[in-house]
Amino acid sequence: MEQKIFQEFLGERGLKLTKERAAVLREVFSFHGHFEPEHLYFRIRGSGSKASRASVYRTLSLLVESGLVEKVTRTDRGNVYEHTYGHRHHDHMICDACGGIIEFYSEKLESLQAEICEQNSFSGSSHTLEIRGRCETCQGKGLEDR
Amino acid sequence: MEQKIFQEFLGERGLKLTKERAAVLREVFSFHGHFEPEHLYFRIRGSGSKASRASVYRTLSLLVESGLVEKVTRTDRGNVYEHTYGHRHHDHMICDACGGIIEFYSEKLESLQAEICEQNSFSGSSHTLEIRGRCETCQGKGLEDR
DNA sequence: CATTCAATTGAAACTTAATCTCAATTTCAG
DNA sequence: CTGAAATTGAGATTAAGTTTCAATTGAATG
Repeated sequence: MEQKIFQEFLGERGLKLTKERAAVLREVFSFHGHFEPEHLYFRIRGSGSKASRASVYRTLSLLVESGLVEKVTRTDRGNVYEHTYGHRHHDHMICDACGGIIEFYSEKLESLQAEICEQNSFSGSSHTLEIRGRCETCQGKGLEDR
Repeated sequence: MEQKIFQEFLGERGLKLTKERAAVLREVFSFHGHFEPEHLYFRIRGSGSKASRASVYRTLSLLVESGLVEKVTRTDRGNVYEHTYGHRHHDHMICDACGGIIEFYSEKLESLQAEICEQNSFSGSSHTLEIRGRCETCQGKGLEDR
């Protein structure tokens, strides 16, 4: 299904669904969760398929443009992505101690975005709310920030 | 005033308020708005003071730790900061067309953060809400995303 | 004032993610 | 098939940010 969508997206731009792009797409959708480009690159190598680092990055950009994948956040070490097709929009809480990412969804937040945009004559298309702090297991342990 | 706070912060750690650190501090608080480290570095050079790139980055980290400065967002080209002392917390809307940043504050959002954290047993210390879209002047102009 | 020693600095080397280059290869419409 | 256009990968490049380390500074002490 996601392949069909991606193929259509590529078609509209006169681009082709090559082996490499298909490999990246397959790998991205082979699991649920967050990933970094480098991590993805190694997963692909380890899965029999092949695609250079350059192709991984290039395809990732296309996937984001197509709406199948989203950039979750930027860390000091690079970007974190997740596939969004088939998943409802959600936001994230990030633990400063262990780096863990917790997903949450809030209907109130969605309507609040609309309200805030209206007040500022802004035409909002998306938002990212990132809450930082300590997750349940890291609380009260005196751990350093990462 | 901010110098006093910074000095106290440094004192607690056995660090000194050197010429270079003072220059960075002064420059950061000499204007209101967002800035990038590189930009700050050149402002300092142009203002008679001096501080190496390394010192600028090092001091910026200290300022963030002291709470006087906050990292606003990460762009593809680096981090964006702003001084927060004397300013109430706020969030940002970023125009995809012109890159402009609009600040806003929402009481509802603040209480919503508390509510969401509670629901997830997360101990939240801060949040960043970034709304992306088109600002008033860029709407309906068919401009490309940056 | 001299001494001392940890803190600090700056220039340059380094790191790392990400992008770009370009010759070689693949794809596909005709 | 054939040729134009798209694509690829290896490696070079870029740029933000960090680290290294020898030289300098400066506060405290004798």
